[in-house]
Amino acid sequence: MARAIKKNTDRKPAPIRRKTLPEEIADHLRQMIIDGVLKEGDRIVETELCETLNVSRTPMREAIKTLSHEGLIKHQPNRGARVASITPLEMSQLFEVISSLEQLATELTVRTSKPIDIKRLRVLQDRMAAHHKAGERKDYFALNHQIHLRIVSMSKNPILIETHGTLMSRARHFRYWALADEDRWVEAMAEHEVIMTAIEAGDAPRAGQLMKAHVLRTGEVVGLSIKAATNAPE
Amino acid sequence: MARAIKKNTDRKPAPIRRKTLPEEIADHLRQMIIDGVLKEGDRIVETELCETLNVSRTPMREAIKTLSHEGLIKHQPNRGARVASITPLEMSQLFEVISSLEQLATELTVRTSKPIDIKRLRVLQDRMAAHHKAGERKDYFALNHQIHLRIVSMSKNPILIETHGTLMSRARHFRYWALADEDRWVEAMAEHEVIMTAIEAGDAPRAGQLMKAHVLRTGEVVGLSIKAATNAPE
DNA sequence: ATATTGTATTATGTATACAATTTAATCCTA
DNA sequence: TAGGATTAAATTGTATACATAATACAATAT
Repeated sequence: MARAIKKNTDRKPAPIRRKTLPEEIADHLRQMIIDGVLKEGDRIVETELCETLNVSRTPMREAIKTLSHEGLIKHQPNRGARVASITPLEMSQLFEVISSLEQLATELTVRTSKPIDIKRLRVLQDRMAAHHKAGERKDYFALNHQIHLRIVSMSKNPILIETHGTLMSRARHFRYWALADEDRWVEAMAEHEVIMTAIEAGDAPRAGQLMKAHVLRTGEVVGLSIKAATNAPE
Repeated sequence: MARAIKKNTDRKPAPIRRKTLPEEIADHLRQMIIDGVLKEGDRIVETELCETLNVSRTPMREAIKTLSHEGLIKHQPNRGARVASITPLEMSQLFEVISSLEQLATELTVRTSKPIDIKRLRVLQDRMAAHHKAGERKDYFALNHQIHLRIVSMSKNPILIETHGTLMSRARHFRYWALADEDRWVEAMAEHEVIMTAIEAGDAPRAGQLMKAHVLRTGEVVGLSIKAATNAPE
């Protein structure tokens, strides 16, 4: 009996340490928002969600507070929380900030990365290009997202990485809409290729500038998509 | 009577709405950290603080979670929270991100502000210069802080403003240290003057670049100060 | 019929009680 | 006496009960 407990410390540092309950709930809520189970503007009633996920109000409230800090839901004192709705303007403002962060990330990445890591980035880029050529939107999107994240993480600045992650989560599923337009997709792919070339050339300022412009443009397109969808609902 | 209600929208929206308890506690904790009542690395025991502030654990835990999201304290599951300690490296990484945000803010401010608001900024700048000339460190610092905040808020991008605020709070009292060195103070003052000139000239890219460099430099200096203080404690 | 006030219901905010986990202290055993 | 396990204390995590504020509804008056 006692031995079994001791094993705990013998093996790995923290293998059995699963996420905390509030974190798991927060993840679940995020997914519900991304999946559209909770649509924007929807009222969030604590007790309802508690029954659904079979937890008590205390950890649920913590999770709600987390999402609130992340900007995914808006919380009014004594008046409950709602899934945050986002206007085209807010979306473009959001991407304005993200573009600036990615510009910095790109510059840092170019200046500090080892050649081998740049090569790994190129592999992703080529795979993305293949998906584009094959017209595989979903796979392209996944790779695209992965590349952006990779570049940010290659900056090796934890605060930058974290801040970027938080802001990106606000864009949620809307990012998909950036590729709604075929022309924009072609354009975005071309931009990525130019960015990658600049990175490989070690031209940090240029790579940064290009990345900023690319993300900024993405934000505009997403904003327009939202506006179009809002004015002419499905 | 109905008119009276209508007036509501004419004047102010919600003037009487006071802060919530968790928010007040969070403010209090932040101040305790800034004031050094809670020093970095200090263990945070919920029940102790609850007695001190005379509140129950529930709102206290919410406040702690808020500070944790802001990065002012670090929270380990089941193991409690500690006031976050910050290394020189982290401080410079922090300012690296802040510098990027302020670069963006400055560009936006230059491009979107009305002349009258630029003039108001100049007033602050001149007052700061006066304090510098008079050797009034504390007043200079207050004005300096105010100018940076003003420029960020003049960007009119709420997400940028909020993100910047959160990151700045992590720098807390350490920012004071940026002026520990007399030479740096003179240097910083000169940088501010050049930045202001670029803003007035409407040169957004240049103003942005200068601001970025200025903040970046500040971060380095603060980092060095921390390092010096750490190696040779008072 | 409309508007206003009072009441009931519902949901959120706070406090407390209980459970689980970590940290320490104590008591063995080699 | 040192090492280690076991137990005790303290602290965090979770659930629930209570308090308070907001909303919905109904009744009354204008």
